[in-house]
Amino acid sequence: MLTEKTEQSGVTAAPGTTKARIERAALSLFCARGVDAVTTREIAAASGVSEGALYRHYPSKDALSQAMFFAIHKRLAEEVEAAAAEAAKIEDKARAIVAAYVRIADEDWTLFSYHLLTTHRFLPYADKSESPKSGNPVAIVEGVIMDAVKHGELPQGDAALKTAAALGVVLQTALHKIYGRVKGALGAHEEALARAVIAVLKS
Amino acid sequence: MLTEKTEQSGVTAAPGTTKARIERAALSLFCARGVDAVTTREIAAASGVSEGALYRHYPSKDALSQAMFFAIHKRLAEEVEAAAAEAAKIEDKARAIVAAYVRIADEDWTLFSYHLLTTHRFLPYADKSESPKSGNPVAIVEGVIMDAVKHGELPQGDAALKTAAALGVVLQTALHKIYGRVKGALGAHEEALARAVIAVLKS
DNA sequence: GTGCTGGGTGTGAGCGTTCACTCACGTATA
DNA sequence: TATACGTGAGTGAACGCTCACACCCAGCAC
Repeated sequence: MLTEKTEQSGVTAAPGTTKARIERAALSLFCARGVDAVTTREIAAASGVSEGALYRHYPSKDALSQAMFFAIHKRLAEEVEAAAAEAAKIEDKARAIVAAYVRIADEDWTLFSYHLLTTHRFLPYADKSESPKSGNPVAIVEGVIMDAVKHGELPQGDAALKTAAALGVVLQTALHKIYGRVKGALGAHEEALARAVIAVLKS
Repeated sequence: MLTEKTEQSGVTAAPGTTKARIERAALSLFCARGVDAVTTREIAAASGVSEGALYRHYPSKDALSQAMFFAIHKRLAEEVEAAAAEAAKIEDKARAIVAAYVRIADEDWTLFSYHLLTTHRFLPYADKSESPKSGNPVAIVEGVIMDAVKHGELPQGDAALKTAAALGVVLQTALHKIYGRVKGALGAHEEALARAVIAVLKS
């Protein structure tokens, strides 16, 4: 709750612009009721603009929903990659990656929730245009874990499984925050999450 | 892949009935493209019946999607509760609960995927009709963990957090199986999942 | 047996509504 | 004057759902 996004700060657009207000309104509605259930009329009304204005900035509702998803998807990938690069030992990499996730989530919780809740909708569209690894936070995490296993830092075992389990610790906690089961900012639990992730990796 | 559900076995209905075929067809389509994106015409076509027949068995598309969600939701709650009851120590409870999840998932993977992918859509409808704990697998797991913390079997710490992290290990792995990142039946990873869950709980 | 009845089940053209999207038009800034 | 931005009534298409009709078959009287 420390750094809450105002209604003006955009996802793709500069803060204060009409495009930013459209993105913010769409984001909230998409999170609350799902992309398909939200109408363009509602987005327009919630943005305080007309429906036509919406189509000045995005060619379609689908393009709007996709652009916002891949904005955070790409951001996550970049920050996870940077976090992994800034540490040497796997424990420190894990801590840095958890810190990156938590920071991005708390910085723009609605956008992060949107990513979490719609991943299965947009992932099929992802690897078509880009190389399978770059731009995908999961693939980057998996690469880090594979390396650590290869170098004997982590016990042998299916890296894909370790990746899923480690990410699950953080992402399910975020989900439970959406459901109201976990309270407060994710950042308040960063230390516990990091310890849990490391425990999973070493198990 | 051992015990794959045939197209005839129902979710709510007896195998081989029209209702069961409708449910199976709807389930596959809902998983593949999302509830809202699937039309009643498509469900009817995929079931091999007319659209009208669909409304002989369910009053609405929404009722169909809800009934199937709560069928597995209730089943998960019951089996998790039973699993927790059959063991004394928290490690054994954890193993039994993981085993229950894995078994239910592999028994009807499409239905389990559906539950996983649509939880955030239907959960708001859940606690209105029932008591908040019974019938909710997450609440039951949280109860088990709270007890274990209280009795000194697990280190002190936020039980809600431990619950999310432990469930995340299993559920994110299931998600990654949907994404094609984890291969084979969940059962093949049961031992690794159980160890990871226990490691998280003790962290 | 035959004939009648009634409930359960399946059909598909059709209904009213709502949706994503368009476009002719206004306005502001350079 | 030209370009960008904003407007909102309007459009065709597609949606969830209905309904008049047909069929099947068990139960029962004769």
